[in-house]
Amino acid sequence: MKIDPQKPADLSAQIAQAIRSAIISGELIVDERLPSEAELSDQFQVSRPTVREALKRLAAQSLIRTQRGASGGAFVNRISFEDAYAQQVTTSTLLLSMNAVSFDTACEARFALERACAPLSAQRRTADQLATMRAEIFRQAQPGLTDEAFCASDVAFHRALVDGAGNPVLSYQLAGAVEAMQPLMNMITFTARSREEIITLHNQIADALEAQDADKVDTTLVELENYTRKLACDVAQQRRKPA
Amino acid sequence: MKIDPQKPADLSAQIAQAIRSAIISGELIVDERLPSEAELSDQFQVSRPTVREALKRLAAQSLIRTQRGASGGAFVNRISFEDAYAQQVTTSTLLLSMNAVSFDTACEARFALERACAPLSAQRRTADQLATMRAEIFRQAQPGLTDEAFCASDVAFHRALVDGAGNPVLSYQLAGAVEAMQPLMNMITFTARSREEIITLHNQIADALEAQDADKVDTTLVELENYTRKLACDVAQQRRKPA
DNA sequence: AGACTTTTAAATGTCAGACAAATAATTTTT
DNA sequence: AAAAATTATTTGTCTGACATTTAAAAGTCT
Repeated sequence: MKIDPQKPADLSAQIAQAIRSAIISGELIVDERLPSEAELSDQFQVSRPTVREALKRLAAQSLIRTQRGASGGAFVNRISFEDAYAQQVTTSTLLLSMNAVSFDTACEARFALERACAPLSAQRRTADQLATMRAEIFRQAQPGLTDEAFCASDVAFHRALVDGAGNPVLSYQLAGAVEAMQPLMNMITFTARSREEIITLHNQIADALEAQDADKVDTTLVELENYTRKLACDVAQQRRKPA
Repeated sequence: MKIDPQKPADLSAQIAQAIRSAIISGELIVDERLPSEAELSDQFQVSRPTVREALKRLAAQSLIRTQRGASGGAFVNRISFEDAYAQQVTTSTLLLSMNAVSFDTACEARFALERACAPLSAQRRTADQLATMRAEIFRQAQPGLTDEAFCASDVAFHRALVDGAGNPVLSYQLAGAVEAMQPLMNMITFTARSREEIITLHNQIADALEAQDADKVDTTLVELENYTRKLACDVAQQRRKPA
């Protein structure tokens, strides 16, 4: 983590990459303090604003945090599951919205991932997680709920399902994927009839999880996936033929 | 996307958040040009270095790209799967290494995700993807291969499996998870015997995919997961008892 | 001596103004 | 009309300064 040939790209990007590599390689460890901005600018032979731009890049990735005052500075940050989760949601959401990913593709991915943790969840779900799911189902049955609120509750329900696996790595990966799909889901208008159908399936999933019946959870998730895709398909057809 | 109360946090962070929100909400669309740094500093009533720090934060997340010269500026970037993938690998790798995630937890997550796309892969894998898998298996059988190279080939093999599902969203999510585990996998020392065993399982997976036998792929992946965990367990025990 | 207050120093946050370099559009020249 | 030179715009970088925050050091009082 030293050199900067002034050949191609921005200096701040190069410096950020050098420090990033040092963190990833373990050369810099968690909570270690980086040299001060003045020292870094001296070390890299650039001005302080350039160093600062590099540090801001790293801060945007949650790789460092900064503290003002005496004995302040930039410290290597321990990335938390929350940090990672938030970044994943932002990235995934934009990825889906900017790349014309079809509803079917996203939906397939989402349910495939969810089914991946269903067996673990059936085995390990806690009473607390079951209660969360029941509560969300209850909320979904409330009349007068907006489509957005219904979708948000849907996400919370599936989030609880995923957390039931008791594997933080899975939770981080899957919850991000599920949440990133919400904008696409929000495009569906849920009739009273379709809400009823979804709630029925949600209840079946909760029941199966309570009974620790992994196979039943899986088949119901497949049913839910098919139904969700059918709903989206109907919406798309109605948009094409608004007669 | 306008206001900045000078109350709590860094101005550059606030400005970055304001622009980020505008992008996520669709207020700013792909390839749209942001105002120049001078205009932004005027608009937000801050200095140009502060604006620049905000823009570098966004650039670090691949939300914008910049171009110098007349008619240059900052443009809303279309996040590519490659960008998102790279970011996910960085984040996930650090998340695992910094949070004392156990090998078992990471391994369980990895294989759960991989099994999620196995049925799709069995159905849709192309001849090209099968060829990639066979080539990696061949490479893994070479004598004199370092443990690191063996692991890298293992990642490539599983990457091909995941790509076989033909779902870019799944590929992006899963390949990142698999690759993030590589540093943990690298801690295992593979004996000639264990390599042989893994290669046998890889061959069985490739055969099953070729035969489009989803069940067989699944059971073999379970076997591979159990074997991998056993290897890691042995390594851990040997470390404890170096007698 | 011990607890409280004040001062100091170090560090990040912000600003202002300047110049360099790249690049597209415009103007001039051939 | 084509090529070359000029110009204007914009990002990249530098210098130097001041503001703000914060922990530690110094000082003061009981």
